[in-house]
Amino acid sequence: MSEHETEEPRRLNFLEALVEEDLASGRDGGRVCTRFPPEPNGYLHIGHAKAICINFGMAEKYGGACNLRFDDTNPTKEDVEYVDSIQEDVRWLGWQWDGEPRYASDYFEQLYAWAEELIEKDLAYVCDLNQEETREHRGTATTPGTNSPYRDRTPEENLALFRRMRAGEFPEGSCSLKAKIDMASPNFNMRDPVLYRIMHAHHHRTGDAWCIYPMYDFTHGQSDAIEGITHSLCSLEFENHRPLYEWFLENLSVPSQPRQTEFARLNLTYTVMSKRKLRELVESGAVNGWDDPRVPTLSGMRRRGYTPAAVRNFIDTIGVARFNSTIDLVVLENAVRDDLNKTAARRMAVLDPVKVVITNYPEGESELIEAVNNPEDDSAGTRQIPFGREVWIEREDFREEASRKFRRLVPGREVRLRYAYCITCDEVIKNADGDITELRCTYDPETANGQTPDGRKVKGIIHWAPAEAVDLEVRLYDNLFKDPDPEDVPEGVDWRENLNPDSLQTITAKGEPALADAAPGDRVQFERKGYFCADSGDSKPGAPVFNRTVTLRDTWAKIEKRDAGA
RNA sequence: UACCCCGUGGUGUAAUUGGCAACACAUCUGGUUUUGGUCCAGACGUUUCAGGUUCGAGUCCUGGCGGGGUAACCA
Repeated sequence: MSEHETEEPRRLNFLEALVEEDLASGRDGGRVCTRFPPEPNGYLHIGHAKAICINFGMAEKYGGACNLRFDDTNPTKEDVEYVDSIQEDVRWLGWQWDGEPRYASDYFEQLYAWAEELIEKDLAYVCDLNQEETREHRGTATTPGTNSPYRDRTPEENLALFRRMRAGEFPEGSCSLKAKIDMASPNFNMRDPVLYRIMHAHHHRTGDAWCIYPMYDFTHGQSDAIEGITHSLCSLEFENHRPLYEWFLENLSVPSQPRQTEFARLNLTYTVMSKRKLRELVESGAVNGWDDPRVPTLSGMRRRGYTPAAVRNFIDTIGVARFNSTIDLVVLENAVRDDLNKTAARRMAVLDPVKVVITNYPEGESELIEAVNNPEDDSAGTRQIPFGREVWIEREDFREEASRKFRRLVPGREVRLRYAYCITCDEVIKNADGDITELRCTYDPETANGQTPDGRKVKGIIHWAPAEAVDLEVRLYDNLFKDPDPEDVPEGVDWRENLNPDSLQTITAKGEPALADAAPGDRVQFERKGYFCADSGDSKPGAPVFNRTVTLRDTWAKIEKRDAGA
């Protein structure tokens, strides 16, 4: 459209640069294949969204494929509930994995064969040390480990033992299969890591077929190799595992040579991201389930009203590097505001209503006011709102006394009711407790439709709801934690003490009649208040329930706060 | 403490083979506006430190300082 269409292509992040180098050198025959490998032991959160967008995005950008692979090697922690929710979340974000979902458990037979291959090469042995003894033999940061007394068993002996492990002849913990690498290595991962452990546990996919299960390290790289993954992108904490990842690829007859590259995971202020901590919040009842709109799970964010586009744009703007950083939550909020500003229909709702009686408006009469549905989108059209002698306005939009800066309703001053008339407050009615129960105002009939025939400027504009308003249950969400870094607590203090007691406030609001018919999942902007989403679980046409996704940017609140501080 | 990784404005991400440090968000100031929203314009400010190589260092080398990761039969 514009003449400066020659927009500079976005600079490459270090992963894109790496892939382009590989493409240029013909490393994988010009092929790019990535994977997203979640363990099905919990719900996906916004941190996973980063990994998802990086892996799927890289495949999309370079004409490759991205697999969805469940890393299901620990049957005691995993469940189909999670494999279902993970697929739903990935699809919700708008990504499509290549073919069917894969499972590491599909490769158990091959992995087992590779374990025997290692034994035959005298690179693995069955060790009878128990867990505690194994830890003791591993040594410490400053002292090398000591060899297991079982390290020199012959390949024949090991093979027989390993087959008996598989056959279920041994109890859990009695022995394990270990790689024979180097107990003196400065990298703990290379000090004879455990490859297989005995678990007499039922697996959600393989049932009771196995009683030995491979460890992550023995599974991940080989699974990548089986699937022809070219770029195995994972988070920074696997950096020290890379030498082991490569050791298996070198010593086993694998079909391809994937390469692992690490990037920094996402941290956000005012929230926690670890699965363990999220689980604690859910199980302790601090929040109402994995899809509570206050937790950063994708299902929670979806319920809160976040859009896939907002999440993807967010991930796009934060970039990716190898530096551990923390993104300010407002960046996420801006991303959803930016998307919803363009797409959400405007409606009027009064969250904390106070009655206004327009004394010079003819009793018993009413009219219809036309309102724009979305000033950012002409095609959204207009709607009609009833207007009469009584309306609701926001309690905070009235003050008995206020400075000039307060551009709202004050006795003797004039404001415009959005899309309707200008009113002037004449009288304040209070109850015995001194609470304001009613404001008596007069309107200027000449000020319909934004007009002021005498040309006077009325700067204040406030939203309102008609007497025919419907009651809306509205859930006002705030940050889950009071502190930007909730996990940073002094010794002995529980991080949950940082929980914000006011993270959820439920109120009844007055909304324009059209809001009664909201369908679950509908997103709207309540003018001047924020973006809201009809709750996907509890909202019903006729009995709407709205979750606040995010407030609008509030410049006035900022001014007041600053002036109060000064 | 041992090993590995990382240090660029308030925050996050860029900077071709070494060549005038850029973009976004935040903040501040103005403008537009029937949302104190949106949008537009401007301002603000930076290479962790000390040496070295070089005509020239954010980039290369050495050392210090600071931050993170790892020490599960979890992933």
